[in-house]
Amino acid sequence: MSDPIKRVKGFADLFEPESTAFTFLENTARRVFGLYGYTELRTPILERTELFARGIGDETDVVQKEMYTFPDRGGRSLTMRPEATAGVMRSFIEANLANSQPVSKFFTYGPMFRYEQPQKGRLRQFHQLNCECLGPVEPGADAEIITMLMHFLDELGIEDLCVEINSLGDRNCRPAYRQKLLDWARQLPADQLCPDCRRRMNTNPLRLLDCKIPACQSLTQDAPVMIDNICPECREHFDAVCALLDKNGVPWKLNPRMVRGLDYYMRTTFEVVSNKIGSQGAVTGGGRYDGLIRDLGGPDVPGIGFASGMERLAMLLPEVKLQRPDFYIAVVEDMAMNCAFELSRNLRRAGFKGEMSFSAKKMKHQMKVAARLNARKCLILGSLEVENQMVQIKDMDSGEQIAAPLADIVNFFE
RNA sequence: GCGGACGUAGCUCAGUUGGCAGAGCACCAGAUUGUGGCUCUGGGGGCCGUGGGUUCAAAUCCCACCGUUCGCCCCA
Repeated sequence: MSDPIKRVKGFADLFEPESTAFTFLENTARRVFGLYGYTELRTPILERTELFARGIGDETDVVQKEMYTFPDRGGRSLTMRPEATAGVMRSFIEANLANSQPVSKFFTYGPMFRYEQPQKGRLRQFHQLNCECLGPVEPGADAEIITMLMHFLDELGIEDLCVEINSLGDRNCRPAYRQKLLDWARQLPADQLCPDCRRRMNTNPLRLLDCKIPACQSLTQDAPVMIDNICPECREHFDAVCALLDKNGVPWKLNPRMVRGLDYYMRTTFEVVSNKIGSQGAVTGGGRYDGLIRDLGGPDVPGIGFASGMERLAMLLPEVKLQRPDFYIAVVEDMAMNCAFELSRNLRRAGFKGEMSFSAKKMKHQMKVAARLNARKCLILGSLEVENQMVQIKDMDSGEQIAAPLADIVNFFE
């Protein structure tokens, strides 16, 4: 006997009830997003590596350290998608959709891959629900997509979630702010900052703002924030988004220290956070990415979108109740087998869910099976029943038992 | 990539100063040939994560690796 093969680290097998939870998430998403005009787009898992390097940003951790990248047999460098947006943009550009319709709204769902250390709410193969709204530059698009996201989370029955929003400015005002923050940070006592923050000064100064270490937080308490330094155009856009959210009854919170890890975000950014699932609390992240399509070689079309982590949503879902079987057919004598097959077929054709015994077993055994399956009713079939063309129906909850004619058994089910 | 915790039966876990590998649940069989989900009795099941070291003797102590898990970083 050879050793059994084990699954790859960070890749999960999903059994019930978790698989049902995922199906529920997917179906709810398709339905709710459909109400807002989103259509489903399925893009490939493999893309050319170049797409992500250009789309997500060469210097980001995702691209630098976390991608599953390998050469195919023709020598091309391919990458298993670490996120969905870049692939959707590539697809949008390739199909020339900007020429035929002013607005494109896409919903995608599927596995993503990042080479990270697995932990709670984080796998190497994980799943995201994505929405992308391409075309509109108006704040109404921002407000609509956030409203839709909250509608979706509402229908899932998840409570105690909060949308945090911020504006990251645009290509005009962000570089100036970045420099302003850097100048401000240079006067801090460097030895009191954590090593990560000292490193961030060089790599990504904006990240100074969302360090979780209390000492750093108090040091940077009075740091200038983007939202106070955005240009008038960005300010107007942001204020309009906030006003529309209020009008739509979406509760939101300004988080001036929220930063995004992917380079393409600008202006409106948002996150949905839960404090119930440990450190990986961000359930959804999104924002506007007006320059992205052009950067990828397409037309200059603005866009906004978000990604929701299925594994994290699944952890917050109210307990999934699996559908209970309606019946279990307990065969207690061999000669009743044919009858049992016919009976199960008729019940299933009538829409009832259940199972049957594939061989005759003792009553004691059959009752244990019926109890384990949690079947509503146990149908007992033996020689007596076959002779009389009857079946005993035992209600497993009340213990009551009645005899019913085999011919119209369906009428005894509700 | 970095840090902590944990790896013993299908599952949940005991296992004392190093001394015969254990319990509960689950499964199978019998008591009990069609009124049974209870009870009782019996049974199958283990490279004690892997490899090395210490020892008369290692599930137990030491080292390394692998895996799981919770954090950091980063992200959904």
